[in-house]
Amino acid sequence: MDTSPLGGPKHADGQDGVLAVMPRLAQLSNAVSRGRLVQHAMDAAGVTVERPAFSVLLTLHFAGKPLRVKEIAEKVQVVQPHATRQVQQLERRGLVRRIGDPDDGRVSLIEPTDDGARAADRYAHTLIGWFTGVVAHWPEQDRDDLGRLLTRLADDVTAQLAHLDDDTAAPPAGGA
Amino acid sequence: MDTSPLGGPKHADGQDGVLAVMPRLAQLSNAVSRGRLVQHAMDAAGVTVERPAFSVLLTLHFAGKPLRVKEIAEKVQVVQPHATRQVQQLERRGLVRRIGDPDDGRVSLIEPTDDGARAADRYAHTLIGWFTGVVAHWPEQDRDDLGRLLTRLADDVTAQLAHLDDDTAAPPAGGA
DNA sequence: TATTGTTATACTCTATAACTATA
DNA sequence: TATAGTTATAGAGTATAACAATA
Repeated sequence: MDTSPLGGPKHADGQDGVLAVMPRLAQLSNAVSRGRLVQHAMDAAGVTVERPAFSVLLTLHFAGKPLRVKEIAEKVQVVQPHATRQVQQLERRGLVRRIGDPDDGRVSLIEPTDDGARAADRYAHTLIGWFTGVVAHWPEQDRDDLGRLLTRLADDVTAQLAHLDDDTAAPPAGGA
Repeated sequence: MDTSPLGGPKHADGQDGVLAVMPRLAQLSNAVSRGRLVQHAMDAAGVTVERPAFSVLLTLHFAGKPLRVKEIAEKVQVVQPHATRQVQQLERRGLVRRIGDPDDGRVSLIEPTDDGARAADRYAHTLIGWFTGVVAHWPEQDRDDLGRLLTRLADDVTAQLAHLDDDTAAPPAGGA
């Protein structure tokens, strides 16, 4: 099954390894972010908030400490007003609570309530179980390799993306 | 840099390999699909259509043959009316053209124009160059492994996602 | 004056429903 | 009656701009 724009018969010369990665990434990206899996896990978590709001809840839960609105926005890669809205939604559902920062009256620190933490755990558990099942029949070596390589790729991509903002998008060394 | 909801200090027991993959996937997913990289590549392509429209153009270009609207919708994983709109947009810009199917008067086959094909090539070239640069300093073995494992992961995930619709979301064998 | 957060607003992306034309 | 495609409409998701409060 090839749903990707770059997986077809035509391809650039001598870069097939790279070429093979991109369409898969796009495919995975679509499937995971817009797909039914997330919805399924949210159903399992048993809460009815919008997907972005749940993403904020997860971020807060796994951050392990209260975060300001600005930090949340950065972590989930959205703009501040958007983070505000999601936090408000979670607050209304009783999934997060605000605690003022004694040192700075402007900031409000957000942390999950017990209910929120439990919901986040249920969600994570569902997702982990699902992915575990998907790669269950893989050789252990492959699973380890994938984790290692994907982690490195994500880090390198993230680092390079930051440069995209600086210079007007010069590709990294070795680029076309 | 850890922007993911699942990469924090808390984690499930005994499944760290899987656990490590998911947040990276989410991070990559965000960065690639909503990020500046795609915009950058589109700028390089020199056309001004919406991102989803360009995705359709790429699909058509790398399909290597004319596609019906329905096929396009399936490939880019959207609903048919949405595909219609994107095709219309591309048509207006002269990037794709319609050719009727002589065997069936209902279908209209879509294919890129020369302009469209060139734009798609420029886009792909930019993206390939960028990714090539990102992994340029990797050992060749790692690059090959990543391509292989990511491909398999995408296939397995896609296959399992199909099952999510069938049974009411039972996790695959080995799941939690 | 700079920073944190909020409100108000608009734009992008995608889906559902209703319709037309051909098979 | 079923299928390919379109039009019209509605809804999620996200961003920009203007504002309030604190530093």
